[in-house]
Order: sequence, then C-alpha cells, then structure tokens
Amino acid sequence: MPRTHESHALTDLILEIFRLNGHLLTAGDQLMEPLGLTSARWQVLGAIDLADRSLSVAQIGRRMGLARQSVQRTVNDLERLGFITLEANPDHARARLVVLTEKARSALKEVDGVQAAWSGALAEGLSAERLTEAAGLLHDLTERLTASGGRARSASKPISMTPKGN
Amino acid sequence: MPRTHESHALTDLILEIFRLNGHLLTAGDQLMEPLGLTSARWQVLGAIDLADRSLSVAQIGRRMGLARQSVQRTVNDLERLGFITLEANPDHARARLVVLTEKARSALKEVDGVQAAWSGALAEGLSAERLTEAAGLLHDLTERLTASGGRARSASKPISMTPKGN
DNA sequence: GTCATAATGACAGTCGACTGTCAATTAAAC
DNA sequence: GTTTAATTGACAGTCGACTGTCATTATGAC
Repeated sequence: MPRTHESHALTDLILEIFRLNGHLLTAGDQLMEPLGLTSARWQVLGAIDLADRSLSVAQIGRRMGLARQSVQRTVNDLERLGFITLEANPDHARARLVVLTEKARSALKEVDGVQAAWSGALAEGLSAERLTEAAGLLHDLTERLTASGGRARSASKPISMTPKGN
Repeated sequence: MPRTHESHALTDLILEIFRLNGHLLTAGDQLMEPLGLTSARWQVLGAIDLADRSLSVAQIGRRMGLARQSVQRTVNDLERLGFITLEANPDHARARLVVLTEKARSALKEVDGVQAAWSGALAEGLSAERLTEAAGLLHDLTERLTASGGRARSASKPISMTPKGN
C-alpha cells in the first residue's frame, strides 16, 4: 500500500492533534489550579451543573462517556475537598446522589469567567470560519473512526471548556 | 467579556480535538495490540529506530518531549518483554544504552505496514488540502499556547503514527 | 587538580484513564 | 411471586503521564 498524499496529510494532522491536545490539557489545568480543581474534577462538577439536578456516579459516567469507575475516583476526591456531598437516593438504596456544595457553585462561576476570557484571547484574529471548518473535519474523522471501529477508550476527553455551552 | 463568535467556534473545535484524540489513541493501541505493543512502547522503539543508534533513557525522553521518568518506566517494560536490551555505555557509567532487539525491528516493520493501510483508509475521500489546512490551524493554536504559556505537560502526545516519516 | 554544577537512573508518590470482579440491589421476564 | 438479568458501588490491578528527591557520575570553571 503506497502512501497517498492524503494519507501523509492525515498523519501530519494527527500529530498536530496529539500535540495540541496535550497543550490544551495543560492550559485547562493551569486555568483552574488556583481554585483547587483539575480538568477531570471540573468536568464532573460541570456535568452535574448541566443536568440541573443531582446524579449518581454511574449517571455521570454515562453523560461524560467515561467508565463509572473513573468517575467514582474523582467523586471521592471531590467529596474529600468539600465540593460535593453524597446524599441518600430515594430511588436506589446503593446509588447515592452527588450533590454540589456552595463551594462548588462559586468555583464553577469563577471558572466560567476565566474560561471565556481565555478562549477569547486564544481565538483572537482567527476567523470563525476556519475554526468551524476544522472542527467539521475533525468531527468527520471521529465519525469514520467510530463507524468502522469499535468503542472508544473514552467517548470524549473533553476537559476544560464549556461546562454548559457544549 | 462577551463571548465572540470566534470564541465559540474555538470552544467547539477544542471539544472535537479532545474527542478525536481519545479515539485516535484507542485506534493506535488496537492497531498494535496483536504485536504486544502499546502506543507508548511503540513510540520509544520508534525514537531509537529513527535515531539510527542506541540512546540512553534520558536522550529518548528529550527527543520525545517526555520526562525521562516516564520513558524509564516504558523501557523497563520493553526490556521485560524482550524488545530491547540495556548495554554498557562507554561514555557514561550509569546511563546504559537502550538497544533494539531483532524482535523489536520486525515489530516495527509490521506496524509500519499496518499503519500505512490504516491511515490510507481513514483518509480516503478527504482532500489533502483540507487536511493540511486543518493541521496548519492546529499548529497555529499550539504556537499561541506555547508562546504565551509555559511548558506543556507533554510536548507532544504523538502516538501511533509514523515512526520515521514525521 | 579540585570543586561546584548539571545530568542521570532509580525510587516513591500523584493524577487520570482503563479493565475485571464481587456482592448488593433493582428491574424485567415469566 | 420467583427467578433471571442488568445496574451499581466498591475494590484491586494495569497503563501512561507527571513531580520530587536521592546518590552517582560527568562536565565545566577556576
């Protein structure tokens, strides 16, 4: 199988994705470090906030495309840090509900402002059209991968950005 | 700070990057699972192969943009699995050289063929121009992030693709 | 040549993802 | 109403990245 032009271009693109992904993760962590949050922790809080009600660990996992075991670990950390409490679930004796504390709500508000400023600065001077076109291409690639392939290790590795927007 | 159009478009793009990154990692791992390799292991072998000589653990780390401790861990695994041997380094009493075994060389050859077929199939029907344009945009974003920001968690998370090409 | 500094491997520990397994619980089938 | 299947939390273990620290070894300055 000879390498086509497209194949080469795709390989380059993939390398850029890996590189940028790493930098974005780092940037996200730095953005909320002062608040005592990490990307993973923030994602969990965001999922609950977005749902507008309390959720069980397994529900959060499904919404985020993660294994429930991964979420469990993060939830344990968040409870220890006072961002959430675990309350009785009338619908399920074992599956307690993860509830945001006031500390979590104010942290989320804080992050939202910081993230808006950050993404605005990073996007400055770039045309919305180019950004959208690139996003569309990546979306296509994801579809091709998931269509032919099997389940992914993680449905998404979304981190820092947009707890609500999406 | 009001959210601009660009800011929104960027946020969408970022989410696509996280998603696709996860899928690509999975695909890469699946691609070389039959050979007993993982993305991280393959990367280390690829770095040595590309250098065309034996390298110390720290040298590999620098070339891959990883902490030498991460490489050390992988190298230990690779030695246990018979993909590499650690040989005396005339230039440094402690820093032994990581040397590829025949097993590693044949595995690398195998992966190269499989990866070519895989990326060819994934790229089919996509224009090289679109791919290149997107790669350029991501490259710009990486530059903006690294210019203003500090060091990244990992200079690159390259995995599966192109041990040699690059 | 000696001495301070940098590089190196090794070790311990953190973080975030995963898989697999188990017992308890809920829900569904019959 | 029982029995079976699916869901759930908890626990143990793997993998890949990170940081920090230590003693050893090279290297450079003087």
